[in-house]
Formats: sequence, structure tokens, C-alpha cells
Amino acid sequence: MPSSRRAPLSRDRILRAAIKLADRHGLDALSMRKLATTLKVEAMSLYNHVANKDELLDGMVDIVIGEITRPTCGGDWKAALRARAASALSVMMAHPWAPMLVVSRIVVGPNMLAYIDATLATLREAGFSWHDTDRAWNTMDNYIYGFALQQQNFPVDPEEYASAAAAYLPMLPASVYPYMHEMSKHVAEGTLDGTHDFAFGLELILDGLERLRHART
Amino acid sequence: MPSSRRAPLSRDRILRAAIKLADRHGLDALSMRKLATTLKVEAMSLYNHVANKDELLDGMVDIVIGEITRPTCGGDWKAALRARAASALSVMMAHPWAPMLVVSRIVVGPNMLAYIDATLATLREAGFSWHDTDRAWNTMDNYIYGFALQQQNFPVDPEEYASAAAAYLPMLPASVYPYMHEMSKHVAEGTLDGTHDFAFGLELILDGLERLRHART
DNA sequence: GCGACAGACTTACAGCGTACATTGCAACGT
DNA sequence: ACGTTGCAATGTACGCTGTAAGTCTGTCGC
Repeated sequence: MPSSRRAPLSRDRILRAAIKLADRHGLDALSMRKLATTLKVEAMSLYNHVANKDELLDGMVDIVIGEITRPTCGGDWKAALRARAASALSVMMAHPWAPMLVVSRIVVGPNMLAYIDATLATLREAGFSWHDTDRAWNTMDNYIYGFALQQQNFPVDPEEYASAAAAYLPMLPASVYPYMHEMSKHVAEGTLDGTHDFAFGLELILDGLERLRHART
Repeated sequence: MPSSRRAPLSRDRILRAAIKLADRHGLDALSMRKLATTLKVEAMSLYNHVANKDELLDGMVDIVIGEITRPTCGGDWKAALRARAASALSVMMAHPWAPMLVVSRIVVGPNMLAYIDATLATLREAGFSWHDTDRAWNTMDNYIYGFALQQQNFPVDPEEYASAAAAYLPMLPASVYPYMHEMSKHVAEGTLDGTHDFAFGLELILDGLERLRHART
């Protein structure tokens, strides 16, 4: 009954191994063969459990979306959406390959659907019309994924912003790019931290939604 | 002097051919070999003008960014940014492969730098601090690219929203996804058009920026 | 025991990016 | 007029990719 020296492959085991591999070595390193070897199996064996690589990627995304703590409606809608955004961002940062996949395909796994449903619920129970709910949800998610993507691809660590800005300054002559030049100078001098501020845009959106809500009641 | 039956290859000719190919057949169809054949040349010849495929993609993005009409400061900053966003979106829609590339790499071509510089200029001349300028610019661009990506990947044409929603309804049982179910029903019945509204989120952000500007003066 | 069947394996193919070595052509100094 | 030089196009090759198709094998129900 324990037996089976044969690998007990399964769709779930494959997806989780794929996530681990992508987390560790990036999405480019995720090939069917490499994934198979981490599972001590041949590449083609995977196809007994996932139809093709696209389905594999979809499955990975849905699992990751499942890690986001879903908003619960009934309380303060703004706080709920803020928490949702924070959780989504932290999950996206934990799986750097995820936002790219989320935006480049339409995933309709159970976790994704439940996640969206909970979001719609929060907005509806807060009193938004269906029309506004639809637009509010899209606006927020555009911002969240956009921010995560930008953050992921930014090439320098936060503690190196100043030195990096100083290094790039010569490539931004004041005569050609006056504003970029001055901004980089401020970052280099520490007058401006180049930190990307997730809350800024989020609060802009949330405040806008709140005013919209008041205007319509 | 006309002579030269040999193809007069050049970096610019390559980039424009690559853009045309990607526009027509998608980014997946853009391989060095296919690109070469459209130029009646062998694949390896391309490498005399671009270092590698990544540099090719970077070059394509910078050309496309150059197609965006840049904001001019001095007038109404809100109108200028609105026009900038509209132009950026229309360019992204004309080159469906572009937003994905823009968000997945850091492009520092001359057009990109000029584009950013003009944006910073508009915000600065409107009276925003460097701190706010930085955040405002990022928030807007996150939204623009996020929206373009979402629009690109949406699988159904606007005129088919209602029928598509009706078709998907059975996959969204009211018992499991009550809100998605009801929303889809509204779309199917024509009570709600599933149209994605670019202006909605954009005005949310612009209004937020305006209030911020007033609060700080 | 034995037949059936799921699931792992093997082989093979077309396509990819690109390293490296070679070739052909045009312009130059003499 | 004639080597020489050097750039740009080419040809070949390698290792990698996703996956179609066919084969083999261990386990289970009868």
C-alpha cells in the first residue's frame, strides 16, 4: 500500500512544482523538461495530467490567485478593498512571474472566479450600481497588476536608488531631458526617494470611488 | 549608383519590418527567421544590425512610444494629460503586442525618455512637487498600460458581449458565484454593457490629482 | 491467473535564438 | 589597374523548446 516506487504524479503536484520552479528560477526557466526532472519524471508524463503548457500556466495562476485573502463584505468597504489590494500585491511580489501571466491571459479557474465574486460583492454591498461596480473593479485591478509589473521589472534595489540615479545622470543631459535630469539629481542627492508608492494611487482611486458613491445617493 | 541588388539592410528597416510583422501576425510569429524572410535575407544577417532579439524588441517599443503625441505644458494640465492618455491608448491598440513589451522590460530609448520628460514637465509646470509628480506619473501609466493589456486580452468583441455573457452563464451558478452570475445576467439581458470604460478610471485619477494639487497650495 | 487500462516512457520533429566560421563585394591607397 | 582591407550577408551547427505518436509496464477488478 505504501509501495509504488513509481512517482505518484498528479495535476496538483505538477502545478505546485511548477510554481516553486518559477518562483526560484523565473518563468523562462520553466520548461516542460526542467519541470519534469524536478519531479523525477520524463517530460511527456506531464501531459497525462495537463493538456499543454498553457493549461499548466493557467493552473499556476489560479492557485496563486487562491492565495489572495478575499474581501468580506458587510463592514467598511474601503478598508476591505484596501486589504484586498494589499494582499493581492503581496502575493504578486511573492510570485514575481504571476502578474505577467495574469494580465496576458484570461484565467477562469475556481479561485479566480471566487476572487472576483467576492470583490463584486464588496462593491455591491457598499451600494455601488452594477455599472459602477464593474468599472471600479477594473480600475482597481488595472492599477494593482500594473503596479506589480512595474515593481517587478524595476532593475535596482531600493537601497541603491540614489547611487543608481547618480550613475544614470550622465545619460540624461539637462539640455535634452531637463526634467528627467533634475528628477534624477534629486534622487541621487537623496532629496527625493525613488520609491514606488502603492498606497498613493490606490487611495486616489478609493477616494474617487467614495465621492462617486456619495454623489449617487 | 542605384545598383546594389544586395538588400540594403539597416537597423531602422529591420525594426519597422518587425513592427509590421508583429502588428499583422502577433508577437509569437515574430521570430528572427520569419523576420529575415520578410526582408529577403537570412536570419543571421539581422545580427549585423541588432545585438540580439531583446534589443530588437526594445527598439520596436521605442519606435512605437515615439508615435504617442507628447503633452505640451503651459496650458491646462488636466487636458494635456487626458490627451496624452488617449494618444497612448490608441497607439497601444494599434500595436496590440506593445503594452506587454512595455511593462515587461525597461526601455530607455530616446523616444521613451522624451515621452517621460514631457510628462514630468506637464506635471511640474502644473505645480506638483517632485514627489507628487513621480507618483502621479506612475499611477497614470500603470492605469494606461493595465487597461490596454486588459482590453487586448479580452476574448470577445463588444457587439458580442450579450451573447457571450449568456453563453457563459451556465458556468457561473448563482449558488457558487452569486454576484458574477447576476452581473452576467445583466450583461446578457442588455441591462449592463460590458464595455470597458477607459475614461472612468482616468478621470478618477485626474480628479484625485487635482484635489491633491489644491490641498497643497 | 488474466485482461484491461491508466500512466510513465521513448522517440521524433519542427521550430527557436544565436555562436562561429566563411564568403562576396565595394571602396581605398598606391 | 591592383592588391588590401573591412563590413555585411551567409552557411552551418548546437542546444533548447513544446508536443504528436507509439510503446511499455505496473496495478487492479474479475
